[in-house]
Amino acid sequence: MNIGEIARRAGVSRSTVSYVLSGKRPVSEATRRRIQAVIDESDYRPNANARALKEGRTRTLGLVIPPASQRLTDMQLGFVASVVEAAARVDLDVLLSPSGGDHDRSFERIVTGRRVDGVILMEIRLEDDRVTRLRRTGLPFVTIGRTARPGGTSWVDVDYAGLITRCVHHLADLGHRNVALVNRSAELVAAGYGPGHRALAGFAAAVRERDLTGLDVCCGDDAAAGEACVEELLAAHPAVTAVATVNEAALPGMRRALDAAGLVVPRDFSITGVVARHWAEDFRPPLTAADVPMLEMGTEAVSLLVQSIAAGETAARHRLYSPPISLRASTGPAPAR
Amino acid sequence: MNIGEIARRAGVSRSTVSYVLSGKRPVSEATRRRIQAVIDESDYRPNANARALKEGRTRTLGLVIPPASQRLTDMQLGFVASVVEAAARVDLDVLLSPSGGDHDRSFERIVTGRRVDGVILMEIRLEDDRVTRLRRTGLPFVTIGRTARPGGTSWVDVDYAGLITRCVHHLADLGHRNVALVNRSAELVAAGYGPGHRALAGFAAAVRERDLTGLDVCCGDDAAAGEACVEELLAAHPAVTAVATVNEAALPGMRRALDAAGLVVPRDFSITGVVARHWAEDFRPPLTAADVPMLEMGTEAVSLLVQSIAAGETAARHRLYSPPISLRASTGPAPAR
DNA sequence: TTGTAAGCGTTATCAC
DNA sequence: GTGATAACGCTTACAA
Repeated sequence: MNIGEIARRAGVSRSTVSYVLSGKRPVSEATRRRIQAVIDESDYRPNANARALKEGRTRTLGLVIPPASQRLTDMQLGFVASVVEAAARVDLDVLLSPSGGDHDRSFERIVTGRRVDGVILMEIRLEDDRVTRLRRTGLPFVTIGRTARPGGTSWVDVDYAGLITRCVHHLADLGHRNVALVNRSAELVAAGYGPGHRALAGFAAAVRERDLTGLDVCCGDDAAAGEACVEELLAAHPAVTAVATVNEAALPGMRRALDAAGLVVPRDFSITGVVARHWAEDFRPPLTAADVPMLEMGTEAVSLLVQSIAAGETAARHRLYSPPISLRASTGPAPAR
Repeated sequence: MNIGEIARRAGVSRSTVSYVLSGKRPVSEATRRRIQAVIDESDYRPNANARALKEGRTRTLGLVIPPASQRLTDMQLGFVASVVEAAARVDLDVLLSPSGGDHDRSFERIVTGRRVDGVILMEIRLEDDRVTRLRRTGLPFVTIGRTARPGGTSWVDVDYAGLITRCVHHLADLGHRNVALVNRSAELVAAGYGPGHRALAGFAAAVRERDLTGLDVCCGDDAAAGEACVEELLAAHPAVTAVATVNEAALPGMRRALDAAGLVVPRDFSITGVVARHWAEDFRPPLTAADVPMLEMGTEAVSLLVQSIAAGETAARHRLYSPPISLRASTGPAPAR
């Protein structure tokens, strides 16, 4: 079923059918209705590819996600879901590309094959091949996260450095003198993953400022790693009385290690950090933490991208989220040890 | 940059360029190299839409996911990830459509707009508009989950009924006489969601067969709901000594409610069910459960779809997964109460 | 071994 | 108010 067939059945030309579909020029009520009837009964819908070819735009967004082999974190998933939802609201489809590096065939297809009008990139590294690549092609894109020098690009990000700094200050205010940062995985940090580095920077700054003893450890993105990590931490550094973390997936394991050590939160040990809200709320006791607003961020990313596509290379815009730290019940005065 | 431009720069015709790209007819080594050089230096890649238009296929799969507004469960996410990954391995892109009903614009675009060569559907209901719709259009599709009468369609599914039956038998063998089923949310079940109904059927069958007292409750897909659900269960039916569940997201909450009631697992209370492996392993104590093989299922779904696209409407194939119940540590002899 | 040209299903420019 | 017709960028008979 194509537009020509509709035209034939309605006894008009193809252009007329096209115009009733787009409304881009007036069509007499009589023929309009006749054509519409034929369209309805044959539930015809224009071929999206032909339209894309002619119009030069695909009404599709590309979303580059980390290779699925490494299980996505809840936060990543939250971004994916909110991007897809926001795109659907403005009638845009989303093409997924699971690609780590720049050489990925999937990434290539999407970017240079002109399958999309713009791209949203996740899991940005401080130095990121994909953004340099995208910059060269001129394809509009926005990143969730940002590179070391994001000038000239559109992005949304969480202010991990500032947030972790505030977490540490909060702990210091409560009298903690020995604090630790539970970061993301060592590989991620080694690869120059932005949040990992910025969290570390924020942590170091606050520790220095408040003259604390600070320790930072990397930790895999899962419960088992969190458990091992806190076990070791407790064994090797018994003076530590509080941790700040950016690793939500490790939280259940951290909890278990604390239990096993007979430590009760927050009486004996405080925990805080920056994680997705439901992780904070599901923690026992509920976690004092900055809640990453994934939904808003995904929505905003789509909005920035749409603007950027429409405007064609105008001023890059960005938005740094610094959500308040919700005081819940996982932090308390430092124990007298 | 298009194929004509490449041809011009290399001093050949467009068809020759096309043929070095596709390899569908021999090209002399000399011109082949010359053309390839031009292609490389201008990093040209054919316009995917033009190609799709001409070839009549898009090399793209559609994946219909539940509307993202309701947070996806880990299991759903696991399917998405494995489908995307499996598709990427065979150079297929994945277009996401967050649609619940049949009327969704996004669903319409993808299905009737011929944006994809085939569709994978998730969250299948016993009576599902989308599959009847898809059946009519003739677009190849496979479902993850199955309708009440799935004959003639391709699908992969988990044998919830059989698995829950086996869970209950296991509990009965341990001496439990009062058991409960913690199902998915009431809305889902009311909407005719397959796994909910089949789990219930399997539960009822086993309870009857073993002459137990069985109770089934619906429970929202999150920790808070799980907590509330088990609290009520314990209060209203103190005789219950074991539950089987298909609601992994509720697990952490169920755990908390048990803790709060001072019940230790498995001494005082047994839990089993069918969930994704990492949920089972992260449970304390590790959950005796059938592990849903999401990765294999997603991969298999893609494979079935690819076959179905290639074969054009041949025999529908399907695969019902019935993974073994991994004996871990959450079930034990019924307590003498 | 290579080139010419038709056509995939649209949209949009020009005529009438 | 409506109809031819030329693109959009590609693939693939058919010719040479």
